[in-house]
Amino acid sequence: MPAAPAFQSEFLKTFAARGAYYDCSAPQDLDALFAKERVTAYIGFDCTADSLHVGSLVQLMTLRRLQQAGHRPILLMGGGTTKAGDPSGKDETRLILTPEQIEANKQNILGGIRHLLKFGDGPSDAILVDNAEWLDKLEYIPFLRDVGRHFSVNRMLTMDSVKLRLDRDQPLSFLEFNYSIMQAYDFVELYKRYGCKLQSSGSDQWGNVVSGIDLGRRMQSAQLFGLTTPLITTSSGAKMGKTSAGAVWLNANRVSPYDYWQFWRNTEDGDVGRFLRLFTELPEAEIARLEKLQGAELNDAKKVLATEATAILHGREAADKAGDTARRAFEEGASADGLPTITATLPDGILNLAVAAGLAASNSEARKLIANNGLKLNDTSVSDPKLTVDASALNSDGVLKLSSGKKKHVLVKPA
RNA sequence: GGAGGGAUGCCCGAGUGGCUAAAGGGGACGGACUGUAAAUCCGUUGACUACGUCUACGGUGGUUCGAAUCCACCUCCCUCCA
Repeated sequence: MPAAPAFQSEFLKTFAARGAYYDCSAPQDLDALFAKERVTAYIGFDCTADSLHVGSLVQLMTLRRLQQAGHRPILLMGGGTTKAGDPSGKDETRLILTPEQIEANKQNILGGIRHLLKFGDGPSDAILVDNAEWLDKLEYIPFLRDVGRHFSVNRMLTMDSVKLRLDRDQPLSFLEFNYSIMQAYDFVELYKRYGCKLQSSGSDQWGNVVSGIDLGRRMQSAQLFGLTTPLITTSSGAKMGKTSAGAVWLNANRVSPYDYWQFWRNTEDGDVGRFLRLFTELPEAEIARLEKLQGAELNDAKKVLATEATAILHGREAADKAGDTARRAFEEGASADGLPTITATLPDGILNLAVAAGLAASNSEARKLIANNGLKLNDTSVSDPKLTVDASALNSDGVLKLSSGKKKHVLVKPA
């Protein structure tokens, strides 16, 4: 990772201090631009799913910080590119989504991040743009003449993304080859429409970003900029944001605020300081204090991280509630309300309940969980898979608690 | 258009007629140790009305007492040549 230059502008100074800086196309010029004017900047997101996940969080935080520094963030949704179907996933041909699905995805994504960014018409309000607006209308020959002529195949062949494939004798479709052209074109289009001069992205998109900058110079004689963030991995090397249940989604209907809080609470020791800088807005002095905590005390720092990160995504109230629920569930062993809750008709077999609660995918899995001594009913291990649970298991609040392992708890309410 | 190669469980990947619900690895889950961490060790990892039954090695048929393994056709993917 290149060392971050000493920036003068508020935004870049913060950006670098928070560990979000990886590389920049023209650091001095961009710094000057930030110091001089309100900058419009964009980051592109795929809209194949109805929610973004934690993997996009560094980018979203970049937009948030831009906004806080008084600049204008653009959230570019790849509605157009999604229609073509991104082939880069290698084997499985991705299903091509209908325009209706894409539209629904966009709205859901937007809803999921409403605490993170303020959208609107104000000078530094975020705007949502869909590249289908222009990509859909492209005509092949005019596009080739106006845009295609600026791309040298010779140079495209040297781009890492392409070169790697060719070196390994892996296939690269023409569509895929064109992806970077479309992405480059997005940048120019956003410059024309919104005066957008900066594209931010993960470091893996560097080639595409540079193509856009190049195209801007050729077509518009404009100086555009690229700013990338590092790829975030956990200190043990895993890609961040994957857990048992799959991706850690940002939308509350996919991953509840409580589970989201838990995700951050379970951060590895070595990542606490780094994540506090990247994913919260606590002052540096506070972070410096927290990351120095040793041993079990570091857990306090993780709780702060969890609450702060959850507050940014779901709001302060939801974050505090999640923290409180966790405290009661883990530290007092209570079946705190606020835990994920299901309703069921009692009496019912323990296997059915475990499956209904999402603690096991099938009866077989539930049996195995019991065989491994991992399923608990009201904090007591269940040993008999044929156990029938009736109303006598309910506690004074009229619920019972089922747990898989030490961390996953679900409340069951009688229907 | 021609010639080859391939498709195995969540993923990678062995397996070329019975010993195969399918080696090994990864991942995941549970247990132990801990601090709701990491590392390590142990166990589990197709389903079900569960010492049994059913379903499974791209699809459909066939050969055989018996097929992931052999044959035919089909689908998809890849490589090379033109």
